[in-house]
Amino acid sequence: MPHEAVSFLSLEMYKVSYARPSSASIRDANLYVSGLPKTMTQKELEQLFSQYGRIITSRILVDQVTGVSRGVGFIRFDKRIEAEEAIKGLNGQKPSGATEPITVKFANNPSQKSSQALLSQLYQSPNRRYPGPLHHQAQRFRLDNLLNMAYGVKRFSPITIDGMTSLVGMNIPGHTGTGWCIFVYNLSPDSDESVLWQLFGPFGAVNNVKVIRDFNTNKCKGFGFVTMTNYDEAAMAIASLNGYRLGDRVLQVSFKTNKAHKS
DNA sequence: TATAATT
Repeated sequence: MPHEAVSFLSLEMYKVSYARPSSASIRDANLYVSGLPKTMTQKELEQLFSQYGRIITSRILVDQVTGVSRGVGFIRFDKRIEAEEAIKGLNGQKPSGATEPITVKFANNPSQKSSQALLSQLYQSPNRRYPGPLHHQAQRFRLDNLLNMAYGVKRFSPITIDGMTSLVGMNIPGHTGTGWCIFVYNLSPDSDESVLWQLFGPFGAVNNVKVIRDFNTNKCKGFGFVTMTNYDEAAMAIASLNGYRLGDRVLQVSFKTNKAHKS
């Protein structure tokens, strides 16, 4: 082999493998898994599912800022039948050591993502911060005490929260890896992300908003989530927007909890 | 449709 060819090959690294044969037996063998413990690693996820067949790929979705697991992942099996067996065996089951059951279902095809969903992501880029009505110290103090009583939450400084990864998995209502998660109930079926940005933006730094939709109809299920960076601003938004009348609906706004239809 | 999440 000429020297030039050897040099060329040594500079490039390729992964070469045979394409998997396309057939019905491996079609739709991809699973979506939610409710995973935040501490579960990709390796542990594979160990859990490997008893049902040969895993082709796996993934755990993580928060882009903190790297903390979002409790959601994917498992692609070699064969459709393996995926079916994994659903039978693991859906609704608690992995050893877990406190909550996991959900295992066939994954949606990414290509069928709606144009509406794609458009809504355009709203997620600005991290605009409006000067909220949070400058009066006495007002802040009273509000914090009110919320401490209501939710049993001590007021943590953002520095403490962000600096302690050991807090991952602790049950602080509304607190997530990147901020304070707020549950918004009674949105109309045609709500989209922009309404949440408009409602919460004036109270401070909004990291993220999400309207939860039915996959088939693409209509809002009546609720959504807003993540805000700062506790004070989240608390003020909740105090102001809970009971707020939006059109002919009265919103219910609170820190996100784990339990279903509490309050 | 009362606490998600779709690489």
